[in-house]
Amino acid sequence: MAERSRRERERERHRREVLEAAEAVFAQKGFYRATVQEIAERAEFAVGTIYTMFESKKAIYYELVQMRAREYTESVRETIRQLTDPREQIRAVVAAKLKFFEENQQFFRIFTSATSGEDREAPFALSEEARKVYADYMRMVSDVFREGIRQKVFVQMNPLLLTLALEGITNSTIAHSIHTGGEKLAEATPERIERLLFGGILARQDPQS
Amino acid sequence: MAERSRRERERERHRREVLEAAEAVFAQKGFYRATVQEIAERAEFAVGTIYTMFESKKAIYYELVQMRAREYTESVRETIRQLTDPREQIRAVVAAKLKFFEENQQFFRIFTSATSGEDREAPFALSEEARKVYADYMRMVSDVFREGIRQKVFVQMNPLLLTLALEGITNSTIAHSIHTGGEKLAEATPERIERLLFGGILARQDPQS
DNA sequence: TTAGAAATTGAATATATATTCAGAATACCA
DNA sequence: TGGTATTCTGAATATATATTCAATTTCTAA
Repeated sequence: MAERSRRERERERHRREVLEAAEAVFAQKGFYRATVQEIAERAEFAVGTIYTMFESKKAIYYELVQMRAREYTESVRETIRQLTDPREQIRAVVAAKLKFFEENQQFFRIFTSATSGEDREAPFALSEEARKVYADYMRMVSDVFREGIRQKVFVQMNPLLLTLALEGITNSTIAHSIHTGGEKLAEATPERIERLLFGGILARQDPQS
Repeated sequence: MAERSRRERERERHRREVLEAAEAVFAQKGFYRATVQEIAERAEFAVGTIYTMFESKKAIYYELVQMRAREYTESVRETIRQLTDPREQIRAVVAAKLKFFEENQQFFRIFTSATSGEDREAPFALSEEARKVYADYMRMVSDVFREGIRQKVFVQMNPLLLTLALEGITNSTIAHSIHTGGEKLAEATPERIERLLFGGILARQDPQS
């Protein structure tokens, strides 16, 4: 009985090790150029062993995306839950997002190709499950905007569009940071993004005629 | 002589036909799931013929990306050149971008996976040439921001970050529009994006205490 | 200590598809 | 019209890699 459980724990641990190896390989090469061989080597298992843990290469990819998407969504949900002011909630979401992807740079690459537009990179469509998690996330953030609009804190505009703007700004910033050698994102950047997002790019009308 | 030229024109036309077929297939399936077979069928040539026009599948992809990237960059360059006020230039760039990608939705999908972050989807790196074109484009837009900042029209902030914000907002908006069945992007959207980008998401401080 | 169960292995298999190339079709010119 | 150059063709080849599975190793419990 205790035995049963130890084996199971081992098995779980091994699966997680494979998923982490896979994350590194997928992030670096994308789904198609990544080989099961390489994932196996990185996880220090033989190819055959991988196939006793996962149905297929696709299954690994799916499970990985789903796992991280869930972690991310949960972290944002928690962030929102702890605050009530919409403005502060958005602030916190930006910070949480930067933090999460700073800690999960590899996943960011997978994340963007998996969510941006459609999913040509993915084997075919994302799993229904992952799709739901993502939709959930978008709805969550949109709801904050909706409430903020109701309170007249945010501009009167389709909350989805505001969410898209938020996503767009943060994504391009994260991408750039990672691209140019991952700077300290979580530090100065949240303020800059907030400044832009909240105030826009126009200079305050002090100096202009 | 005139003969030589006719053959050459034919050849050019055929190449373009193949590139267009390839664009559709790559956009739909991404580089790896696209097959040369399918591109050939779509262009109404035999596989072998494709290989008399292009070195390889990769070469087709590269040439395609390069061609469109150049078109796009040129259209933006022209847009900027025709105006002098930075604020109007940015406005026009947004409009031009939306218009271009509304007319080239297929390419948008290729474009984002080719530029976002790195290029895991692409065979390996984008061609040096395409990379240059893209860097050029970013510099062009950054320069507008720089000038606007100098004129105190835009907020004092790293022009590159402003460009990233612009790119982020427009990309996520375009992606969403395409995703949800390509609405009339070029119409109402530029104004909304400008409103957001220029003014930010905070409501003007009229009603709030 | 050992029989059996479970986990691991990696060489062999299956499959998919990029690329080649010998020959067929076509265009051109004398 | 016939001969040559050019273009086109698609079956055959080459290659890469996902997946399988018989054999081996490791673990467990009596």
